[in-house]
Amino acid sequence: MSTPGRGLHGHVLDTLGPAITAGEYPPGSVLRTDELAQRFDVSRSVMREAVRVLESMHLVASRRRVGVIVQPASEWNVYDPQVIRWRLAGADRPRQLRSLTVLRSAVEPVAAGLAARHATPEQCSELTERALGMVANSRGHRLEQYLVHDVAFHRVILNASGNEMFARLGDVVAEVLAGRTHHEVMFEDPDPAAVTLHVRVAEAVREGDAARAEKLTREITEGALQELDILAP
Amino acid sequence: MSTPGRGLHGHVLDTLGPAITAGEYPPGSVLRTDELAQRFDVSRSVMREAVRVLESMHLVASRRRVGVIVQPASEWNVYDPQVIRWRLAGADRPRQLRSLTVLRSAVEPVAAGLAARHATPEQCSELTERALGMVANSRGHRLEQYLVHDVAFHRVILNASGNEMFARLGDVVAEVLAGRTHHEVMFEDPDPAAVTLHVRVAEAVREGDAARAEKLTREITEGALQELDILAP
DNA sequence: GTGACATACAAGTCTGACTTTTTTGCAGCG
DNA sequence: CGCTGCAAAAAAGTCAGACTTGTATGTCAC
Repeated sequence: MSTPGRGLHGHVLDTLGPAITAGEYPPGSVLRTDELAQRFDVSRSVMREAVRVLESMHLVASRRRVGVIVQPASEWNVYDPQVIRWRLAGADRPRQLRSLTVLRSAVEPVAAGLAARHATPEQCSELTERALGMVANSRGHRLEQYLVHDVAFHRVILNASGNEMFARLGDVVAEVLAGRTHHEVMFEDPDPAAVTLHVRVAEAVREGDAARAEKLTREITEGALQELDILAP
Repeated sequence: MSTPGRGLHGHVLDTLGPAITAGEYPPGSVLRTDELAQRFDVSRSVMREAVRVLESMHLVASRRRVGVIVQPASEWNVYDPQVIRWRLAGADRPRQLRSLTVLRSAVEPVAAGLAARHATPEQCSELTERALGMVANSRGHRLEQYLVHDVAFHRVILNASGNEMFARLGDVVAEVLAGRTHHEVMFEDPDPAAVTLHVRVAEAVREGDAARAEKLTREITEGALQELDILAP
């Protein structure tokens, strides 16, 4: 997954990025380019490129005569897919999954409503297909195959919304769903009620019923919130 | 605003970034590092760093023996604040403002609901203060002062939600609100109904009424959608 | 036409020297 | 004793040139 080792500077990033996002270097820590270059056994040019990328993610800031300063988490570009991946691979994975699930609960219902208005016939077809795929794999511990359809289903919704900002969250949703299947709850077959909701969302979108698509999707995401014990009193 | 000219590579980015996001180089266009370095009168090292940053934003992809390939817009990291700024400064500013407003309409109501649960007394105070500031500047063409309080109000909501993903959208919302005041509609005083809604949101948050805070905020964002003629049939 | 091979091109890497900015610390002065 | 200002040092920033590596493309044999 992702884009592994596209050059030396990529390897440096794959090591430094996770280390920083994992909090191994507390905010305010100062690193020196030369020292880092030695540590990773690369030239300064390569290290500078890596630092520039980290800087563009606001993970670090580079100041003359001082060095490369690790930034507090509040500065990070938390929507950068690379940063998201690094954080999901690290220690605060649970916290990250919660944040992203809350984001989902805000975005996906609205996206579904828009999808009901804008979805092409092809998108409607794939949506139905994916929902049926989920039904077909909802029993008998076929979790992996279920996941494939689940991810595809939500991707279609986000793409069909016609909003590029929503569409770009497809990868995020994929990560969250995969994370749930692989590391969190869902050791047994998925909740039948959730499966049914997906089928009904596909119906609503196909019929162009925006309000119903939104409401049904809200039920789905509220289920996801409850799974992570993010509740409303 | 932003982070201007932090070095030569920053200057290159400030020129190349807007050019690419404006579509001056159609997707698939191939640039060569050496040629670019000459054009900007910088060394290849500097140009490489700039290309690396553009690459991390998925604006371009660099392939050996080929060159630097401009990526289609569907690949861009549209949540990168830098990319957002570049696009807002360019030709498809209207489209961008619409996308971001739709995103607001999804996120802010949920954020308000969470804020009602998690806001600290200090945040409640500032919220009320900002709402009153909006009221005080809602008449007599004091648009700039109104804007300051409006932006601050929404920032507090997003921060008080306790969700870092939401909090990081503060800058985006600021851009959208500023864009509306400076370039779009709102040549006259703001809608009194909207002002009242802000006051009531502050009340709801203060009282911890999540459902009401969410509903009221949804009314605010729906108003914003209508201003941009993004409607439901 | 299909395969293997040679070639050339552009990114990638490394090195060393130089410049610029900014912190720090010391000296001199009030 | 404390303040100002100058000098020195440290680290990022920049540059130029040589070399390496991967990879498209074209060529030739089969």
